[in-house]
Amino acid sequence: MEKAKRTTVRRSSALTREGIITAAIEILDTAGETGLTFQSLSKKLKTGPGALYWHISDKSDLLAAACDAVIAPKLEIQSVGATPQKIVRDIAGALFDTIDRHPWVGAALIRLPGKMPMVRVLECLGQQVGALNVPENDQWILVSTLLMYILGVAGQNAANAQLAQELALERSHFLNEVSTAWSKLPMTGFAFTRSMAARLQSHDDREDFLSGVDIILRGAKFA
Amino acid sequence: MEKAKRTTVRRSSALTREGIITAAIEILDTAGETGLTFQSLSKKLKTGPGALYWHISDKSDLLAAACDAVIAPKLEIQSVGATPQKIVRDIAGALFDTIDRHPWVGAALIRLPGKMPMVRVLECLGQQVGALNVPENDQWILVSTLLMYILGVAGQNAANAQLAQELALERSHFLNEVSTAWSKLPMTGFAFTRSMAARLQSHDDREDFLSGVDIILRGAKFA
DNA sequence: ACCTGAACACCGTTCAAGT
DNA sequence: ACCTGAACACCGTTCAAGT
Repeated sequence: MEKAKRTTVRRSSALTREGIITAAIEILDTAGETGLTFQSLSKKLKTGPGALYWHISDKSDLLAAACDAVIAPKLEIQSVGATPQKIVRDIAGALFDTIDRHPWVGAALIRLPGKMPMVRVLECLGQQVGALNVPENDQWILVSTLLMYILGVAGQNAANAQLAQELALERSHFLNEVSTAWSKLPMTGFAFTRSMAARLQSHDDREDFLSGVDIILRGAKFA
Repeated sequence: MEKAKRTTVRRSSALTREGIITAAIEILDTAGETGLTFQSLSKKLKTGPGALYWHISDKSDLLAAACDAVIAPKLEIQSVGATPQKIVRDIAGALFDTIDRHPWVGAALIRLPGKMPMVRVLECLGQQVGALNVPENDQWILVSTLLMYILGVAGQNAANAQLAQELALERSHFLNEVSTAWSKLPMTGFAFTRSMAARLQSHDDREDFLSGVDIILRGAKFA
């Protein structure tokens, strides 16, 4: 934040780690996870695949760095003066929005347990839960419950986007497909899922997600 | 359950979908997700890779079928007479145990939104929540919150197993690595994560998971 | 109808060779 | 120190050819 970046002066001959990651993010956003290959990335950067390995160690490293670069800035926005509950809700909302815009972030986040992008989320949630009236012994449980819930939604979002792309469908059309598939389930044994088929089409993803956050916050033991 | 299977009479010449799935599960359990390839699978079944495509449509289909075959029986156990809360807890516990034993199930479950293995879990949870005193409008939220939480834990479990295997480490040793990495984080900005490093080693995965389920159940609005 | 296995397109990664 | 790009091992999937 305090470092002045002179992005305009980037020489075309310099292949930097940062430039590679930026290019990777652009590919991921436009072509999805399957679109990012060392071939496509090196082509975009007008170099050979081997050159990339001088700056990044492998594809997992690349994904982690790309994921972190997208997520980190979104977690910095601190709404001062609000209740911790409200801030947690805002953090979750910000995460939902970025994962909604960059579905691959959800998949990357899940596959990197304990690594930087996830630690950042953990820390962000933890600081707010610390300000909550929760006994210290229960803080870990509450934070990890929130984290696992967020990761679950993130993973689903990524999987939905992935499948929708494979079928060359809009995301909403894909959900319609799921909904009609559910309504064709046998009556016996799938009563609940059938009854939820309609709701699947009309619901608001973001609102439902935040309602889940509210449930978890409400269920925490307060001192 | 009521169908008598004569598994012993299986002729060696018959290549059945069921047999393929059984073999795939064996490979997944012993060699992990990366160990299952059409090469390894066809070799185990003493046939060519192309033969498999007569019975399954692609790898995603194979994973879905394997996942469903492992999960479905575990969800049938109904503890009658218990409170819905207790039953939900038991379902979650059963899921945790199978995902713990077969980490690849977690990854498969996440990648198949709206498909059979996941629908089965959804239905199982939904039926119990229906017996709870929750307003009908809130049932979907509660069930999907539970589901997303479970999927998040499942995904983490799969990712942990995957990374541990890549590093040729025991799962507990892998968690130790994460713990020490956390304790080496800079003081400023990572106070919470650092303070949780120690807890990561001593905690009980299963117990923490069920505590999360309790939080969610407690936070649901009861009529 | 079902199986065989070579062949195809594509992937992540390596490495000798250049500058 | 950093880049090039051919080569390697491996993957999912296809398909002409067999039975």
